[in-house]
Amino acid sequence: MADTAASSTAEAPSPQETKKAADVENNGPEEPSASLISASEIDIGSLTIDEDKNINKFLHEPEDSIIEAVTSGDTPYTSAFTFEELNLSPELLKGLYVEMKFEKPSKIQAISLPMILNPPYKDLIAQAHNGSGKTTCFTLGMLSRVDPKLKAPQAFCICPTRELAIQNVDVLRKMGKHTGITSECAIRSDGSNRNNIYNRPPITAQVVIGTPGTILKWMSCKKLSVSFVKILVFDEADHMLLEEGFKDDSLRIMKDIQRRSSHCQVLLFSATFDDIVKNFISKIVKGDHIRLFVKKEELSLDSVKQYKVNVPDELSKVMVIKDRIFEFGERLGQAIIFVRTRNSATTLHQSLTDLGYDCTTIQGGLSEEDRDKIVKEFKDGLTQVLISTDLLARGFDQQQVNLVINYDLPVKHDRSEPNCEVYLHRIGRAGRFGRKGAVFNLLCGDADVTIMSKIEDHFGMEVTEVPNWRDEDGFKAALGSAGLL
DNA sequence: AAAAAAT
Repeated sequence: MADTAASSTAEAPSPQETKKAADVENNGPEEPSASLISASEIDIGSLTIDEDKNINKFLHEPEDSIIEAVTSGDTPYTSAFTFEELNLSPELLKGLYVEMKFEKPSKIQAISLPMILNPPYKDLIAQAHNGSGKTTCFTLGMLSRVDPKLKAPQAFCICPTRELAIQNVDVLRKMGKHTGITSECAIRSDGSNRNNIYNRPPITAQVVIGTPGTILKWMSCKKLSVSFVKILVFDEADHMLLEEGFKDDSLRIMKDIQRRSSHCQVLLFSATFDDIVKNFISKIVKGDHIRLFVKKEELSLDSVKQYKVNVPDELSKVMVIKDRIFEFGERLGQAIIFVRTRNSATTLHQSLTDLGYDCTTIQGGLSEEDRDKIVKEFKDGLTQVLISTDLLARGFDQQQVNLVINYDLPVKHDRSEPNCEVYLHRIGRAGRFGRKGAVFNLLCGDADVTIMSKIEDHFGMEVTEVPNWRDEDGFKAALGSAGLL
């Protein structure tokens, strides 16, 4: 199957246009604007997959799409059914067709690209399913809005991890191969003198993609100009704007750009925006903007089968992974096993290695060099099983991954509540672009059972239970039903 | 009894 991002399905309901009055409050004395905010909130719940036929139709049947037009304020936009309709440069179209091997815009692309690429360049908050092509949306946005003649940073993309920044730079360079647009990855360097920002000339790359700390550092030492920035992207925006440690940096970058550069378009992309973030974001993005949201009940991917299995202890977790899931693994592609802590990653790695099972591990405690190497080996297909903390929970795109194992369930800090957003991001590592996949949740104890059921409630779905962890047939049935046997 | 970025 070609790596095709295509358009939408027929049975889905039309996106509803709802115009909302300002739900943004005046931010205080220093922000006297209070101008009426007009924001269109567009429900793209129709992005859901056709349940009866159980196939991801919108990837293959672009001509059936019923999304025709959505409007924001007084500006009408028409969805794009082909990339040609978007007035992209021939060089960029060549990148899409030849380098990326795309054929048609996916649903989120069809809806959002006309809004991103055309005046008046409104700010956009866009939610879409995992693996549905959000990266292409903002990458095209950055590439097509950059003035090739101006050798200065004009587009920023802020990402939560160095891995995601590297991945996004790779996509941008591939997609923009024929455009001549230059890019720079702003992530913590290896510490060598040559790469030290103080020893480098000012950045002239037209697109800068990186992590917030490094971008801020480059800005504060005056090596990274924001004067010409006209498009600012936050990948995994809910995370970047809510998490302590990210939030302040993200807002500082945004404010600095808005102070020095006029009319900077802000794009916020993620598969998850909980209500807290939604409310917070409307205070950040002021003025006329567009919001595209998906109902949480429709977010989980039907192409990825989810399972849960009760196990008595840690040893049985390892045995389930090795003797039940991997044992029948001829059709398995690559697998990611998520753990809660760095320490858990290390011990699980030890267990699997002791049992003679090859795997690699990535977590934030490793050196930059090791992290880059582990990810490269996995992306090159040299390793099959990767143990990871939530470092890789978001955005990591490796199409050969069709198995995700939650060795530890994703929980919030106090561990009594599930982290539903992280759950959704984790399972989204399997089933990229509508591919098949399986997720196994290993539940150990009553607390895990409770957390699992809260996750099921949150997304309004039921996760199939594998009745007995010792029973091989249960796992064979599960893997078979997920298409991995 | 946390992961992430970076100082």
